[in-house]
Amino acid sequence: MAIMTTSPISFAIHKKLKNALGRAGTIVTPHGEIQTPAFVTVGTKATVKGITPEMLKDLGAQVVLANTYHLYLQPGEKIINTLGGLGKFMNWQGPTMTDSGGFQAFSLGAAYGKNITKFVAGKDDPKILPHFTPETLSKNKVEDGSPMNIAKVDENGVMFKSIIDGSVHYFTPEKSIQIQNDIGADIIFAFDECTSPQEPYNYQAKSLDRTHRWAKNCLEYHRSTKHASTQALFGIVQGGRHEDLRKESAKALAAMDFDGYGIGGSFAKEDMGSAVKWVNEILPEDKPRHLLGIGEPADLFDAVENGCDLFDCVLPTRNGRTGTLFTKYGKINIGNAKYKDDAGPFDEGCECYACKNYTRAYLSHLVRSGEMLAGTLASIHNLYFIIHLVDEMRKAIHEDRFFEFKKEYLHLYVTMSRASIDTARHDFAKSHEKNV
RNA sequence: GCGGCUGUAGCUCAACGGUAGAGCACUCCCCUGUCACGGGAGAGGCCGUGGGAUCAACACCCAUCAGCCGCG
Repeated sequence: MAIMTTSPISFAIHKKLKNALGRAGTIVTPHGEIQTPAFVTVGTKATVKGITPEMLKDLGAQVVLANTYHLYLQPGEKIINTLGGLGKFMNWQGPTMTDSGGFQAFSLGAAYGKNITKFVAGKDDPKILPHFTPETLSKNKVEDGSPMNIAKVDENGVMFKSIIDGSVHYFTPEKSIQIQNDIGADIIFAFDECTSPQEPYNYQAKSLDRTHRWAKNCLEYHRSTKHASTQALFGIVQGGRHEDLRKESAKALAAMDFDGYGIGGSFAKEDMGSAVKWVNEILPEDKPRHLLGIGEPADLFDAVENGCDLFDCVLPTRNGRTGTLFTKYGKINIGNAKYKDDAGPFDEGCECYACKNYTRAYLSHLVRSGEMLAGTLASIHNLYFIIHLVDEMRKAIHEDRFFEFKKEYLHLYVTMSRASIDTARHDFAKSHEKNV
């Protein structure tokens, strides 16, 4: 029944880390190559917020990821299909991906209206304790007595309410793939359930079985269409923070012959790296692995070291829009009063367009006055920063100095306290002056 | 000159006979497959000035100063 096809993408590994799972390679897609490890830029609604595709290309982006749920609701996948598919529609010539909508089962479901992220700070994070206290329960209830959320998971799929007009929609694995087929990205993802870190083990296990069943449905459906020869399908590993479930998931999916693999779900901050390792020791080595939704520098280092090839994250753009910049000494809030008259670049030594042409004082002014250009300039910088960080990791792998690079970089980035950032900047500026 | 209205947080305005709140601005924090020009915390006022009645006034009365609007 299933049509056997060769994969629409190929993956070649050029160099591996010694004593770790990390590797550098190339993914060839119908719309061009991706040098890995690579950071994938997020353009949920077929646009990287505030950034034109020309800017994106200039700042070094290789690939863009859009979202099935959002594009299905608006403008609708048929329109995108008629207009030539995602890449043509948004005028991005390079490789594209779509996420399946599985994350929205979490963000619009268990996490909706609460202060929950897919990350918990650690094993004892109070956020993983039962959250349905009498207070939150009454606060989050609507008339019918169910918790207030706008996504609801059942055995066959997820019921979503539109965030645009409240209308009700139902995604099954097949429906998600059909939409992604129409949107037409080079790489698409299986429809999974991204579970909340607050869910107990029983639920994680139950959800995992369901996600595996859905993965099989997605694969069978996709392979039965003509799109299997032009769009690669990645299965998604889940299992929460539990070693046995993660390994079970990796085994189940590895047996399914996807074109590549996503690693999704929730992690404990302190052991995300080991969770990724559990999985990547099992997944087939010759297929690309995409760690979904990860983007903090320290997390990226851990993930690359432990064998992930692709990462996407909204952090560079969302932080940019809300006034937080990545710098080599850690993150800063550019809207802070102390930057009002700061004549320096956003991050000393940064080669991005924004840093080369604008001052902190100017960006601080744009942020404070709510100007649109603030989000654009900050996003250009943050995207450049993260994309190039991953580029540097790739280079370091090729040059056999990944671990040295990691150590030096994180020493500066993580151990630097906020208070000492300004001193460090000052010293950098002074030493740079002497060298010139 | 006469009459009326108004003086409360940086700004625009609430409130109440028992020692004041909001929005914006300000200071700072947060953001990990975007609900995202988003979320949160904090600082800030002897209620124009001087009297008076009252157990008690920002609130009532008198005077005064300032601003606005009319009529001269």
